Amino acid sequence: MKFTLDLGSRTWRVSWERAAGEVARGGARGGGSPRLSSPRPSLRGSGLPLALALPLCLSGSRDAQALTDRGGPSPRRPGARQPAGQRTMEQTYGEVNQLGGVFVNGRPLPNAIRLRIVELAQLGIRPCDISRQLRVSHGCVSKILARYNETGSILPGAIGGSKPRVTTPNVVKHIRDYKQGDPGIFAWEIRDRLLADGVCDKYNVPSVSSISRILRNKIGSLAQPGPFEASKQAPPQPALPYNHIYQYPYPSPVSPTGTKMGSHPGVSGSTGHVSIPRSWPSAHSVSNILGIRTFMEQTGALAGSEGTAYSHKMEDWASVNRTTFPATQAVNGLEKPALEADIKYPQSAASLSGVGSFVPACTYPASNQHGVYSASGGAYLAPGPPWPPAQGHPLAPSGASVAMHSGELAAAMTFKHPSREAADQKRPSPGTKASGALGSFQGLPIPASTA
DNA sequence: TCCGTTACGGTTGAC
DNA sequence: TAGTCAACCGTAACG
Repeated sequence: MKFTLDLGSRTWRVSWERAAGEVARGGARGGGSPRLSSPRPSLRGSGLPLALALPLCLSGSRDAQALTDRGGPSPRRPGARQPAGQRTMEQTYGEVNQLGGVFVNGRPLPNAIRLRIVELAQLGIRPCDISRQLRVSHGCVSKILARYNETGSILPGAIGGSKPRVTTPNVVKHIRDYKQGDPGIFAWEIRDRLLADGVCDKYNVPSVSSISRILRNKIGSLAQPGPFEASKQAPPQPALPYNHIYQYPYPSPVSPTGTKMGSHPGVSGSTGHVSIPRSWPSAHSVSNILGIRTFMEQTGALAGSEGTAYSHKMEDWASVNRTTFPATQAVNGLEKPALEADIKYPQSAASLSGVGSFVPACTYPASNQHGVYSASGGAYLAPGPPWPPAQGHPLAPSGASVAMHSGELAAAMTFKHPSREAADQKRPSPGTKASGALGSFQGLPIPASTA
């Protein structure tokens, strides 16, 4: 069943399948391959009453009771995916998982939720409780926490695109030079020299096979590189060593060249996607992301004009893509994005926060957040503790940007396990962030409504 | 009951 | 411009 939700200016089509107590369909589950055993009941062990399992955008409404049809968009059903054209007409829609949370298949959870997951984990809340609390699958919670523990970042990886080429013209030129200087040089020697000469580093040095291919295809007979060889030269491309891209993980979405930037309808020029690097090498380190503005802050900054300047399309979420990896040359990868974030999302200093330590860049324009999770906007997002406390809370700049349903807040608190608290405080934090500001959960202003 | 793992369908963007 | 590819995503279920 396709369920249409009108959430303010957005219309949502929400599939509702199992949260109402349906049994997962065998062979049609959202996750794994069909397995032989019988499906488990949904909400297994969730401990959530059905009403809680309903997304907030639905809960309490009689519509929620009607959302039992299976015909809605779902990853396993035809119609789960709309043609792009249709999406643009109808915008897009979320789906509802077994816990009642809204998600968009294939798209990362909003950073707010990711941040919340980490926050709650640092508060000692068990992943299973976080899962229920935020209505995110436990696998996702597990993944996000694991990633955070590993990389220090809550950010999703870069989606789409392809690995930047390492055989830039500059590299080819050097290879040619090496070969010309020593026709008997081996590919592995060239590789070593590329490293030794600083032409490449370990992250972007071509493989031996690549070098061999270059020698064979691009350089060929060095003595007479005919026009054919010349014509086979790689097209001019920015000398953007792979490592340069990923070394500075949070480049500005504004391309230095101004070309091909993710731009969205209604979004002024540069807002589209903020590039987050793929992890080759991992760029999710805390040190790389500290000081970067967050979408949360931007959300706060935009709160006043929300819904006007930014597209409501869900596609406009911050997709964390490679696409807009700009050449962050010559600019500190940490600072430049922040500076440009200022440009993009003017905001008062008061709205700055330390959540940047988790969310390096604005990947989720505010309106998108609302667009996708808004109903749930409140549903999902509970204001977290000031993080770091001294810098004010990233999620609640002036209490305006990230709203939270009061019921959720209460629920959030109920998931706190006091008995674990002491032990958890001893637990090394994945990052350097101070937790323990639990009281600030309740100290934050809670907007009455998120709609 | 919890949670790590994994298949799956989906999205994305470079090529 | 459309198709392909390979990365990522979150879900759901297994174990």
